[in-house]
Order: sequence, then structure tokens, then C-alpha cells
Amino acid sequence: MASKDAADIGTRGRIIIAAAEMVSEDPRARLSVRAVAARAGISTGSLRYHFPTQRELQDTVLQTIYEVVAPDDQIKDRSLPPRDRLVGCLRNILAPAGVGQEARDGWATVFRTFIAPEPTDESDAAYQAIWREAQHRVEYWLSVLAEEGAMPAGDPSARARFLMTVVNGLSIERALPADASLLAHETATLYLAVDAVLGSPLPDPTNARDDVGAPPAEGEAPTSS
Amino acid sequence: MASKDAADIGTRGRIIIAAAEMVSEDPRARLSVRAVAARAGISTGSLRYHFPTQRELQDTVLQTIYEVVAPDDQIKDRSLPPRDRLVGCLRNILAPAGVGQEARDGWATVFRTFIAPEPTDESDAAYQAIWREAQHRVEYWLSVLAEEGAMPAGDPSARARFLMTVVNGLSIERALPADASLLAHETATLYLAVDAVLGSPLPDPTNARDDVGAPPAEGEAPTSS
DNA sequence: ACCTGAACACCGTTCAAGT
DNA sequence: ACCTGAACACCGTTCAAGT
Repeated sequence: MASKDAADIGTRGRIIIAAAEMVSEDPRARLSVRAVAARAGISTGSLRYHFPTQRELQDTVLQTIYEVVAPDDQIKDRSLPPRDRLVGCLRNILAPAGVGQEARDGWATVFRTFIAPEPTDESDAAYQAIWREAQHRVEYWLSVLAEEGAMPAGDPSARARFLMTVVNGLSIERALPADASLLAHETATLYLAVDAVLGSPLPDPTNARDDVGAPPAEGEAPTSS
Repeated sequence: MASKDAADIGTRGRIIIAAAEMVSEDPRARLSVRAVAARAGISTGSLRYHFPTQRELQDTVLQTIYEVVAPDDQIKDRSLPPRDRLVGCLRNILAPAGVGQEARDGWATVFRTFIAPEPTDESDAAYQAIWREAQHRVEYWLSVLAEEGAMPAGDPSARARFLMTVVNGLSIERALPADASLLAHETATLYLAVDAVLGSPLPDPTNARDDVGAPPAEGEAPTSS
């Protein structure tokens, strides 16, 4: 009894930890049944008992990692308009990308890991597991807003993927040479993307965007030249 | 001589066709060695002879499909709806990015040139010249559509920049490991982005997007599991 | 030069059997 | 309830052998 009070993780927990270690040591790690089971010191059958499917294991591991890195709470805060909450959440997954040198270093890692080397099945699977989890989070945010009636009917997974592409674009643009209006552009672009998904304020002039809460207002448009 | 004039495709061509058929029948198709070989009526060894690696086969097939899909520069072709023309133009600036190894090589150059090294005034200026030109093109397309009255009032340069961010996102995603539904996602995302900018069909159910020319329809969403 | 098909080392999943 | 490990049906790649 004395030995378990602090850390009785159980087999399931030990599996997750083993897999998470493998991912953090090498983001391209394979997470195959036998490799994870060996690392956790159990049998393949036992792993299957706790995770009926390999994908379930991968998703759980990544979800755990994501929860540690960036929390979710903002999406349910009804004191803010849905669009502001969604923009906030998207900013949260954009934030770890950093800016300037940090952004370039981050993409350097992504580049060395997933783009420069000849892609393998392992790296592909690893990247897509990461991507799938991110997509899942965005879809979750959309589902929360949909329950509030803040979103028109339509394919939520296509919308989530659209938003992730926008975030990807903003992220790579942080690493590329930027002009001074980068921040304003990010705000304007995030609101454009979010409004496209929520389908609201643009076409209605009575709800024009210069008297709304936190719109893309400020340094936005020097109006060319 | 008489028997080859019309269609001497060769084994390699037959493999590509077989695989392309499988992809078009089901975008999530597996393209396993044995399945493609069987469909092409050859042996696995022969397939390996023409495509030393399974990935090489997949990239070639996707590239072939892209070449067939990508339309011409048609911003002024009034026989098409504005949104289709704009999507076509955006595809054209996306097309040179290539797919598979070509896309990775392209980003490798961008990376070595603009991201990895300490940025200098020269590299910044060079990048922004390229970027400005692209922005200029997109703004021109928007101005053409605006003259037709196809676009609501609003800041055109913010919209152009938004569209370029989307294209950037799609482009970097071409260099990152992709799943089989990449093409469908690109189409869906481009239409979402374009509709956000043109501000039309989404909120109006009478102009819903299932009876329009080339909408993001087909294999898009298995809606998770 | 092109093609064959067996063989190899993996993979995820299933399942009778143990405790 | 939890765990074991063999077995099954796949996978991509290699390779001696044929033509």
C-alpha cells in the first residue's frame, strides 16, 4: 500500500507514458504495437486490451500531449461572442509557433523532421497522427459553437481543415520575412476565416465591422502604396 | 507499327492508369502493391521495377491527377461563375508548388533562402518583392471581379492577403506528409476561402452550394467514425 | 530491358488460454 | 478483470530466375 499512494498509474497509464516518451524522443516514432508494448514491459495482447485499436492509442497519446501544451477553456466562455472565442483558440495553437527567430527555429525543426529527409511511412504516420489530433480539437471547438447555434449547417470537418490551413499559412508566414503589418494581417485573416466558417457578419451592412467588439480594426489598411 | 499508333501506353502507363482509377473511385484507396499490380494485370515485381518505391508510385499518380485537374488562367471568362474563376486562378499559383518530392524540394529552397539563414536586408527585400508581385496579381483578380459587381465592399488588399495566406497554407501542406484526401481538401478549402471573400453563397440557402458548377462535393467527409 | 513470384521482415488484430 | 503469446492476414521490399 505504501508504495502506490503517489503513483499507481496502472498498465494503461504506463502504456501512455511509454508511448509519449517515444514520441518526445523522436516525433517520427512508429508507435507500433510491439514497440510500445516492449517499452511498457507488457504483451501485445495486454496493450490491445486497453487500446482496442492502434489509432486509439495514438490519438490518446497525442491528446494527452496537447492538453499539457495548450488548454481549451476559452471556447466555452459565453461572455464573449463566438467569433472572438474561436479566434482566441486558433491564436492559442498559433502561439507556440512564436515569432521572429523562434518561428524560424520552429519551422527549422519541422523542416528537418518532415520535409527535408526522404519521407518514410513512419514519419508520415507520425505527422498525420499529430495533424489528426489538431483537427479533432478544432472540430470540437466548432461543435461547441454549433450547439449554441452560432454556426450554419455544413460539413464541420471541412471547416476545421480549412481553419487549420489558414493557421498553417499564418504560421509559415511568421517564419518568412514579414513587413510591419504582420500582426494586423493575422487578426484580419483570422476574423475573415472565422466569419467564413461561422457564416455571419460580412454580408450584412447593419452589422458592419467597425462597431463590433474586437474586429480587425486597428492598423489594418494603409490602403495600398 | 499498326497496333501501337493509338495506345502504346506501356506497363508504366498502365500502372498509373490503374492506380488513378482506384483513387478516383475511392479517394481513400489504399494503393497497395498487390492491389495496384492486380488491377494493372502485372506482378508485384514488375510494379517495383517501374516504381522502386510505393511512395514514388503515389506521388506520380497524384501529380498526374493534378495536371489533369488544374485549369487555365480564366479570370475574365464570364461564362464561368466568379468563384470558379477565382479558384482556378488560385490553383494556378498553387500549381507550380508541385506535389510530393517536387513540393518538398521547393520548400527546401525557400527554407535555405529565407528561413534558415539570419535574415538580411537583401533577402527580406527579395522575398517581399516576390510576395508583393503575387499580392498584386491576386488584387488584380479581385478588381476584375469587383468591376462585375461580384464582390461586396471592403478592403481588397486585406482580402488578397487572406487568400495568399490560404494558398501558403495549402502549399506548405503539400510538402508535409499528406493523406489521400489532399486534393479534395484543397478544393473545399479554396471554395470556402473564395466564398468568404466574395461574400456570397454561404448564408443564403437559395444559392446553396450543391447546385453550382464545381463545388467541394464528393468524397470529402466520412464524418469521422 | 523487362517481368515473374517466392521469400523476408514487418504490421495490426484476434483469440484461446491462463491468473 | 486483466494479461499472455501464438496465429492470421495483411503490408512493402528484395531477389534469384526467367524471357
